[in-house]
Amino acid sequence: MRDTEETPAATLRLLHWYDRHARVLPWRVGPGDRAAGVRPDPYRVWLSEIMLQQTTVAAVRDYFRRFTERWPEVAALAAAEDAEVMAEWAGLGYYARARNLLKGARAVVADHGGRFPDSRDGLLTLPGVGPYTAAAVAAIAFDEPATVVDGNVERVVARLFRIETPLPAAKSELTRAAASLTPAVRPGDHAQAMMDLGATICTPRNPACGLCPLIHGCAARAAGDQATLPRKAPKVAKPVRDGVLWIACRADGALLLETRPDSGMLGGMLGWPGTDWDRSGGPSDPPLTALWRDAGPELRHTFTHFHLRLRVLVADVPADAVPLRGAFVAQAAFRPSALPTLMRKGWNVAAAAIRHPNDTARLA
DNA sequence: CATCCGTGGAT
DNA sequence: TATCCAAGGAT
Repeated sequence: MRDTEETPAATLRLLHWYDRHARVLPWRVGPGDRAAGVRPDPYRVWLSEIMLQQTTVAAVRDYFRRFTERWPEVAALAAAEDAEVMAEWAGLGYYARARNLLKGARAVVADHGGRFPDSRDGLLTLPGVGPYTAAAVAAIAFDEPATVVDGNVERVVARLFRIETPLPAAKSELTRAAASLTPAVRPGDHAQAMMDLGATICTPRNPACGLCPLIHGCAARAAGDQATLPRKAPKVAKPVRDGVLWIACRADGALLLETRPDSGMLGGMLGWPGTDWDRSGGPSDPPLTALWRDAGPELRHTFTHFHLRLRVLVADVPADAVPLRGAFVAQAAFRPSALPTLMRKGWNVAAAAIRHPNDTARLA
């Protein structure tokens, strides 16, 4: 291990900076409390790390609060209904995370006696936990000197060591560079300090080098090309795909919804029946025979790897309508907040176009 | 190693 | 408006 090695001076400077400038975050035990012996709750660390995968702190805050209020410990989450967890995750994106979150919670209860594995290798066995998350939880919750490499750390070390290899090929090189900075002391604070530095000082554009505790050892800063690092492989253009969404409103106000299959886009989420999006609207049929009409302008939504243009069709159907797909959900039980953002957009377009029972009563 | 998988804010 | 980007993982 590194016990007998000296902690690099730069690492000490970074920890000192963290002691003064650590962000205050709902899932974090700050450096002051940590020094006083307060231990982070592994469940909260794990939950926050899953939520933070490819997701901004600002977007995560409210979700983390709602999840921990509703499911304060891993056993409670493990016992939750799948649909409830997916509904609570709706809008946060990357829904495989939510499916794996539940699997992970249940694995902790079923296979680990309700306690999280306390090592990087043990954590890696949990679904949804990869190299980053395993190292982060091991370091932050269990003080294991694991090297944590996320997008922030990649940027920081690419600049410190002026590594010009483009990502993702540079990944292993960046990991080795980050490992050379990982101390035996305060590994959790060090990991969070690296990420805070990347998030607040060593930012992708216009890094605030004048405020950086590591400026003296920064090779890119010395060369003046810090803003161009890390280099990245060129991105592929997003194709445009088309599709149709069918939103049926029954005479009693019930709405036709379906739970999407676990695989594919928005997997496991509630949504309106629709066509596939891989062709030009697809040849598939509507979920029931009705007089379908355009609800409004074409919906536009951009996913990670394609742009989507969706026609939203609506129909008012009789009380005895029998759908070919999906199931009617009573008006009182329908919560738009349980839908992923795309489906919520579809509802916003449709709501203005369907005839509500109240309107019917008023017209009668 | 490449591809798939969301979303919203910043620029 | 278009592009980039954020505490990545699974396949």
